[in-house]
Amino acid sequence: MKRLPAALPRSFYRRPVTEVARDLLGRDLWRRLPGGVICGGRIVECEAYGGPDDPGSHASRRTPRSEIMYGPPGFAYVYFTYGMHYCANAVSHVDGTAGAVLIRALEPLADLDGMAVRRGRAAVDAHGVIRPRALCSGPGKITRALAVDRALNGASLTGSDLRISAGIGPVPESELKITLRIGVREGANRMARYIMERSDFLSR
DNA sequence: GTGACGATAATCT
DNA sequence: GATTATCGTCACA
Repeated sequence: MKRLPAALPRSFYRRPVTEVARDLLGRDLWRRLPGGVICGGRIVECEAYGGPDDPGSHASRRTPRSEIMYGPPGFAYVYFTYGMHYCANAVSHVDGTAGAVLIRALEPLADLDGMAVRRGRAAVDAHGVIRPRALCSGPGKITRALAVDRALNGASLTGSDLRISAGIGPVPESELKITLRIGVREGANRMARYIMERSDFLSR
């Protein structure tokens, strides 16, 4: 079994959530599957979600589900939505607040074959050839490709089942762009979507 | 207990 | 671009 690159320290996540989101671009997300296989990719798109002062965030209300966003940073917040999709977040905030960064798209790096199998026919073309851009170009696609579900809710991002390493980040300002978040209702939206502008692996 | 809806994606046309 | 699959979470009763 392969050895994973060193995890970013927990202190990385103990900062304002927008700062962490910006810094997560170019970092690598790794997942060790139950069988030991390593899969993962480079973060090219993410969104910052704040605490009670952010009406578009799950943490705008403190409920059993959002409680983890109020807990210590550097852990995964995995939630289920639309009856079929999981989304993975990195709990990030300074002490005493709440927040998380939604991982929206990866450039796949490891175990593309396995990802394609887990993603199904949408990940291959008419000839059965893998389309790398279709593997992780959306939050639900990532969790499917990396086999992330609620069992990983609360898992450490510095562990061996789930980990974020330094990758090539931080990315220079010239390669980075900030836009409105996606899928957040009108009136609650913010400029908090961070993308590596030239990446071929962004969502939508 | 019940009902509305969502930080989406795949499959159509 | 439009439709729909599909169910946990939350608010309210």
